[in-house]
Amino acid sequence: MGLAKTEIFTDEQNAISAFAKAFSHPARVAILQHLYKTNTCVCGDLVNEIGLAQPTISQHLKELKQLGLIQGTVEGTSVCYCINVENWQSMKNIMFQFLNQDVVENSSCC
Amino acid sequence: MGLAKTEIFTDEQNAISAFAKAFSHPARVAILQHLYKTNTCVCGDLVNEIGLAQPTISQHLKELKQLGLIQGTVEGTSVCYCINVENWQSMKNIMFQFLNQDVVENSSCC
DNA sequence: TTCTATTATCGTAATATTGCAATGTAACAA
DNA sequence: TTGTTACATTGCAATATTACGATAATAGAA
Repeated sequence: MGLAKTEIFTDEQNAISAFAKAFSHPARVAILQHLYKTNTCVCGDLVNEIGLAQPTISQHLKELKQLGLIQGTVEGTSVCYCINVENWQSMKNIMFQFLNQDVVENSSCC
Repeated sequence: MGLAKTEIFTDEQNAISAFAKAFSHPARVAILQHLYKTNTCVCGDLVNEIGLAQPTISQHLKELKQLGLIQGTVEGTSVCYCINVENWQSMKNIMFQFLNQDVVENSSCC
């Protein structure tokens, strides 16, 4: 069906998968890494940095923005994007809790 | 196109997005959480635990196995799945490096 | 105002994902 | 051998994602 049955999962599970989905495309990973590296906000040179067409980058930026991981402010004719540090931190908390689960015994059992 | 242009990204970026894709569906998150919780390996009761049909669970398990995050061994007529602790750890290293990027200034710039 | 630069949005094609019924397969039980 | 149980695979329908050309929309420059 292509439609995930989110209603049968917990809010936490849906939150984890939503954040993970944001990172599930290398272009979005590259965008986030670039926004971090050039702390001073980057605008549309993401299009030059990454080898994708402008509408494609714009679409990826939109998804990241909707999740709250980045924010953008209009500056004249261009738009300045950067990491939303606060939301990034709370995303990290959720992801860390998931990734840091540890088995009682420190070995695989099969 | 529905096809990610992986060739224009670094191996690291592709690795991050591949792992993230594994977590991008709540059913796979739930499977991994359950495998962790019941450290002693779980088999097909994942189908009962999670409310999806057996072929669907089997398919999600296959994806997780192909990524190396879980492993399964046949035990008579059933299959015992569990986390591959070693691979989980190296996945964590990669994801942590990505998630732990920190901006120089601890505030958003726009 | 007109032109230009920058970004967003629309529309669409190609491909991927999700889910499940039906069916196959392999191990064990009777 | 004949069931039965537990999974895996196949095939398909519904939906989502990715990518980009074409085209808006907006701000500033001339």
